Amino acid sequence: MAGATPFYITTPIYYVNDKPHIGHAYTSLACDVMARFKRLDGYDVKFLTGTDEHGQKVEKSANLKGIDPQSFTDGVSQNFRDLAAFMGYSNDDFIRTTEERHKKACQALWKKLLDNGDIYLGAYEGWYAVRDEAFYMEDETEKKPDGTRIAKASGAEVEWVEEPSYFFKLSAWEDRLLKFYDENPNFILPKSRRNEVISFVKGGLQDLSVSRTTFKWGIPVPDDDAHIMYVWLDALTNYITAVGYPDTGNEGYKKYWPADVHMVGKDILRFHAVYWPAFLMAADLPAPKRVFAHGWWTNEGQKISKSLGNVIDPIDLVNKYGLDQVRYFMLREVPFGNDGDFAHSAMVSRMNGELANDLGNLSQRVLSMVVKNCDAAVPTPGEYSAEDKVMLDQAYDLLENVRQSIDVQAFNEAIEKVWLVIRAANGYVDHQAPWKLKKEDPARMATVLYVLCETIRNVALLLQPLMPTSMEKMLGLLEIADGDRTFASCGAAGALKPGTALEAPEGVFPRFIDHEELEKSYEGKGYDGPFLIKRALRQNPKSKETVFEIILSNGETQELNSADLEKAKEKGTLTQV
RNA sequence: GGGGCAGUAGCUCAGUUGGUUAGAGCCGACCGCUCAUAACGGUCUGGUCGGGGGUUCAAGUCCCUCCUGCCCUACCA
Repeated sequence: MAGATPFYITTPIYYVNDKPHIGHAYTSLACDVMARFKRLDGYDVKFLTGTDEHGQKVEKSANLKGIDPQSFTDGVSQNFRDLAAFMGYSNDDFIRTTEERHKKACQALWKKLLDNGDIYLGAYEGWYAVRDEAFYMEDETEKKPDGTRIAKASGAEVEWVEEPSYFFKLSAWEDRLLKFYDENPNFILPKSRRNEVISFVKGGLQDLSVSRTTFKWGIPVPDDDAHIMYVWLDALTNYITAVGYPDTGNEGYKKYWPADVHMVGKDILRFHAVYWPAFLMAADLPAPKRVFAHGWWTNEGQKISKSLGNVIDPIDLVNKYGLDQVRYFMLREVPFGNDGDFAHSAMVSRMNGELANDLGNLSQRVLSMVVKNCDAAVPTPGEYSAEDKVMLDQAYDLLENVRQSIDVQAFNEAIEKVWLVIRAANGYVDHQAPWKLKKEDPARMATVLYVLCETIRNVALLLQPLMPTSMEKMLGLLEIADGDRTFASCGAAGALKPGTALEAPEGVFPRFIDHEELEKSYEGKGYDGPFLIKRALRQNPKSKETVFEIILSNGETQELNSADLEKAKEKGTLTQV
């Protein structure tokens, strides 16, 4: 891919002391969709994710388990690799802060900062609560009558401690940071987050403690073994480690740095939008082009927390609803950047209403007609009518429209644009009524079905980044060759070849039926009958009537809808099996 | 305390630099269609654009004020 524009996107490195949850899955998903989109759009993409494996908590967890920290992190880091594979993420690299390449990069960066006079040795002092393992600001503590001092938040006793520590001269970077934000208005997105950061920086910056002597599990400070690097200088550096720093002359670095997007949760925005560009500028390195801070999920309207026990495991979600369905939902439901709510009803409504009914059924109805009425091959179009052109233009304009949204991480907007075309296509089918044209004007029918196939092709191409598995299937139904699935094939350039043989279509997006819930609702009514409800087959979305598959006492299976089931019950003709 | 964001139909949200009858999706009601995954299309119901005041020929869209909710206000990943 010589000459392709590079595109470098990163997730934060995830702290291994946590179990992977929906937040991790969400950040990485957004990156994955961007990465896949850019690849299909002809970019030379590097998509990086990884794990943050140093720190006191990790050291302690390892001690508790009676194993060395390295073995411990080897194990827990794997959880994050497994999640990435499970979710279908297409990361090109997976970095671990315990790798040798990272140690080299951090120490090189440290030396550079030291040489440039931005790191100095001082003392880290403050009110430390042993119980909380945390430092508190003066105003976060209060003096009790007996003379002891406690932390207001936890009530834990604090003591004044001083330990030698290296500091980064963050205070010296205030003006240069503000100038940087001013000159790069899209460096921090969304806009409201940018405002927060700017107001934070304007409020004045203190120097940052960047080393510790109280524990060992970290990268040693060069020429001072008593210290290890602390948190952010270690963690953030991963983004340049992965492109080969400190060898700034190597291919990877030259090509990919500065990164195009650092995707982060809103909780760690400041570190990425303030500390990180300051570190880089201090080391004479260019700052990344964008930091995007996304929001958090709630669970059925409730804040997610370990203590509430309502943590969402992405693996459970995927097992319940399907991978592409979950990927779709997370980026469709919420304007990216806002907080969102994960509700079962919303999930089902999206996957049934939009995936099964709008898109899945569109491809199913169109391809069925093609296979049945066009000799099982892509039909040959005739002259296009005005309506045909309108439909086709919408499909062909999609790439440019979607691209604009994706470039600013407006995923839900991009999806909405695709769905506009899908809805238009369903309307077009009804207006053109190819099932009538079959008898009246078969040539016209062929044209209409061709236009529809083209529309589906373009929609499916553009949805590949979001739902790779399903769209692979859909493009397969159209017999699109692997080499014709990039965005270079969008529009007329990759138009379907009439005569291409097609197989009978299979459903791409099944409807979600909550079997357990439905069956329970009947059991709950105390229903007795000479049959067992084997399973709920489907539900009529209009009448809310459910059709069950039942097993009669003679072993026969039958379908019975809920209205008849109620009648049978009223008649009292049914007895317990 | 300081700062930011938001408050638009039952629900979730769009609404460019102020300009004609405020939009979409979902939900609900009705009609149509029968190719399709009991799917699709169309019509309709539904809004004092948080309250009040102001600027203007004209404000959801600018100013002031009040109310409500969320977020930021440094070393935790």
